[in-house]
Amino acid sequence: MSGPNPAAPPLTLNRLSVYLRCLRQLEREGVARVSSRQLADRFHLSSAQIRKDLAHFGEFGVRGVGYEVSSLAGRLHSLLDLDQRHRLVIVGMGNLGSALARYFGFNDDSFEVVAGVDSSPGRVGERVASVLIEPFSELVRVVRDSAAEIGVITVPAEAAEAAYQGLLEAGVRAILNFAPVQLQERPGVRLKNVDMRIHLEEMSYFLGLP
Amino acid sequence: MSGPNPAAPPLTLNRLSVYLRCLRQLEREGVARVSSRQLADRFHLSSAQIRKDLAHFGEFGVRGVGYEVSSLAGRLHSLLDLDQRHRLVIVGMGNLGSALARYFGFNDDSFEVVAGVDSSPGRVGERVASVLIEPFSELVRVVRDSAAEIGVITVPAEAAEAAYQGLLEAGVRAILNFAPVQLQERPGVRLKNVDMRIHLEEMSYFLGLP
DNA sequence: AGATGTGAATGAGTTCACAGCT
DNA sequence: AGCTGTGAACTCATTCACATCT
Repeated sequence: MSGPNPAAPPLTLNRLSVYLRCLRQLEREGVARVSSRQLADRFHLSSAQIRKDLAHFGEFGVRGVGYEVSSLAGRLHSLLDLDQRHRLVIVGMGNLGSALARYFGFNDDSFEVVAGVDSSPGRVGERVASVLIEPFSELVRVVRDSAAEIGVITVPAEAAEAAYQGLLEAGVRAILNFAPVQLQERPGVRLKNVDMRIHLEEMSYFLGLP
Repeated sequence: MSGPNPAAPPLTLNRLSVYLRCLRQLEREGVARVSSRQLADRFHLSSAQIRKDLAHFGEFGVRGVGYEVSSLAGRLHSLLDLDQRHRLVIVGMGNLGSALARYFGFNDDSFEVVAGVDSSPGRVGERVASVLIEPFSELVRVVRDSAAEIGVITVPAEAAEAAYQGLLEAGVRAILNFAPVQLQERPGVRLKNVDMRIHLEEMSYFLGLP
């Protein structure tokens, strides 16, 4: 009964991505219908949680029957706004930035890396997987010209704050930060941190347990 | 009053890593003492949460005074078992795996990438930032010889399950999975997923909001 | 006075269990 | 019978507010 809603819990949202992927897999296998239980068993999820998560956004299934795979996948796809193509700019085209340029650019029609910027003059002009490297100083112009909405920060820690300010100034609306630095969230700009060292240190902690 | 405890909430644990980094920063700046309030203001954290998080592990500060920066950093360092050096094996030395080999190997004495394996024969024998690439079929031997405790999965989705099984068989105790695949957790083996596409899709959702 | 450490209060997120539909 | 959708119960996490110590 809930209408299409204002803002969903981030964890629910992340699981939606997971469900979508699982459904695509089933689609490839030619499965037409699936129950929350089957989904859960097959992909190590929780059936109650699948239903609750979906309930945030409406009704997608048929009682007594289950979900139609393609149709549910399609609706999750739209829900996540993946019908739109989103453009990314990568700030910092070192190892990680370059790897991501190749990784994101590939085989996906919802996301496209349209540019990379780097502060080291030696790299400017180079292309990484069709992504042209431009000078960091040109960030604002690059974002404007390419209409990029998402910024990716892959610079060393010392340069992260400047990269962040640059992206804010350039007007991107979402930022994925790989630098190990605490950035201050701004209203209207989605900030998400991906911190490899935190993951490693969590594992380290568990390795050190009795 | 709580004794050194059995298992901490993962979210608390991750923030411990953050706190440690912030303290190291203050150390470099020559700051000797800090209060939870000052830490919070400086790094966009919550002072109550800092105190609560630390409370899981004991008492670290002095009432009315605050925390001694180096000493607290040192204790968090040990708590996270970072005094030990942990060895990693990377499964899948493509773009992402190679980038991580360079990224993790650098400037860190708690983590060391000791080997990479790859199934494409063309890459075997190559070195990426001092990491020798060995054949995937040798994974069990490589892990044994290097005494690696942490496995990193950076293969394409189709190969992820095999990489996971290989690492389990080889006996690593923690696994960082970058492949967009739901792996089944096993008791005794810490599994952590890092899924770029999920992050991108979360941003996509927010970009699509009214 | 000033800051920690902590019980109590609140809020978020997950699981349960069942009413209601096919 | 079978499965969704959902209120209620429960668990986990954050925030408040204050007793306690320097």
